[in-house]
Amino acid sequence: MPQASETEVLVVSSQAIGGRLRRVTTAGAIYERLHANIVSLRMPPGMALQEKRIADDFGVSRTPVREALLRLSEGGLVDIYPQSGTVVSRVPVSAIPEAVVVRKALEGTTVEAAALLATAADIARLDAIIARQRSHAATGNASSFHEEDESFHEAIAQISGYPGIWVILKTVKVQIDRARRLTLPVLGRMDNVVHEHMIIRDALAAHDATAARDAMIHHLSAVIPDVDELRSRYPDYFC
Amino acid sequence: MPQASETEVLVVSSQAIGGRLRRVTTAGAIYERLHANIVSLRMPPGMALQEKRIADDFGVSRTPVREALLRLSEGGLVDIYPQSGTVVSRVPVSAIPEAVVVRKALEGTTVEAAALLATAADIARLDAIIARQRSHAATGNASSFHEEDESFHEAIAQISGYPGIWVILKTVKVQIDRARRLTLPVLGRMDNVVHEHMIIRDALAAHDATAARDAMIHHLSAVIPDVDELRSRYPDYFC
DNA sequence: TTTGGCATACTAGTATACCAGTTATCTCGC
DNA sequence: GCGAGATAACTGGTATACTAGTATGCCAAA
Repeated sequence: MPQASETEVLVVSSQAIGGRLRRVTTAGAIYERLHANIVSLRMPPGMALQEKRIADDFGVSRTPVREALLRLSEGGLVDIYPQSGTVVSRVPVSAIPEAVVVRKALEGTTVEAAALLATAADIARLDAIIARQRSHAATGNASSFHEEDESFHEAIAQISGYPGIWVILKTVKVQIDRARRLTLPVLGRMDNVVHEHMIIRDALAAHDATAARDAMIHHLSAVIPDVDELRSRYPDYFC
Repeated sequence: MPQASETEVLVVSSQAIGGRLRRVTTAGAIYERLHANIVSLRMPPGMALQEKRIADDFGVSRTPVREALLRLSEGGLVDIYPQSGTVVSRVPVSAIPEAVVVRKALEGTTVEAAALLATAADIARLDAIIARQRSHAATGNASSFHEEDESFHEAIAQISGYPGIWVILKTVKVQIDRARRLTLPVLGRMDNVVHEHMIIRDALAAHDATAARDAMIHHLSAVIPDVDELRSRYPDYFC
């Protein structure tokens, strides 16, 4: 019960957004916190949530909590049953193959475009990410590894000149990622990911769009979690 | 000022969702209403909105209005400036080429899959949509024409077995559609759309995935609005 | 006449109170 | 002992009240 002992102070600071100074709202901060907890499985699928309870834990009123939960429900991370209850959503197994298809279509596109546009500085940025990822793999730090994995794919989207596509991908990836969290600790898988990233990086550096797309699609095929196996191991987490 | 004289009664009925009876919430009803008004340009880009005003017009409190506006802001249809104001978002011109790229990638994928799976019944459904669309084109009913256009693309997503992709496409399409609303009355364009849809339909009926994809991508290229021209004609609507 | 600062009138963000369903439990009748 | 119905305790949905930022316009001083 992660939220049981939180009672944490929400530090709400300021942040520049699009040249306009925009205060980080309480609702936004709570959204970020809950989002992170759900993706990391600290709040596992099926966990019951209550607006009142969360509000008390964070020391705020129900209103911003409610807004955060509404946003999460749009992203499919929580299910709200009116007048009944709110739960962390089970991972919809049927959505996972579809999410992989979307990733292949969109990331195939971005990586092709990126291959044509990548500069030396871009490649250096990817190298830095891969280096950090390799060290996290060596120390078995799955959490940091995941963060750098996100960075790698996001960087490619930015290089491609289609940063908006990354926004879409983030919401699509999230269900895959929850399943992956259960399976990634498999020995050697992290090393494979690093290797696949390097192949993509090389294709980008060579400005070979076709090779880049092939490498990306192969990579995305390799990270499909074995849903059937997971489902039998964690029956409560899927639906 | 569409909302000036509305003061309309919100009829909140019930609706079955996923086998679970779920009351249509006030917030959801208001979201639908505002969404339709924005996409149809009855609420034009740049129009100032006020939670209080909308709440009074609909005869409800600010809370559900606020929730609706938050959802709209996530979809990029309104911009909320904290403590300052809320406006119907200008169409971000930079996002339009990106949206077209996303459509090509995703609809290219769905139409390929649909070509392999389409049944005779599916083709008949498409024929019915095309027939209705042709009659709307003949009478110049742009609004109904648009609705059937949506139906056509949605039907293909469903045939492909990837209904979730349509959900993504809807949010991506919306900015393109707002621009298209300004340009579609161009004579003959609607007839061309019908013709392009027929080519796609034929490819699906022939189970020719490659031809279907080519036809779809050609179709999506043809519906790109001429942003530069629109921008000079409606400077306030874009940013 | 221009410009700086301040008062004021707005906005959205948050807190609280109330309402209407849902669900689980407990009791009563069989 | 067991099942059906009443009921009480809980949920999220909505309304209202309050807080705190932001923009604007006025007035005074240069």
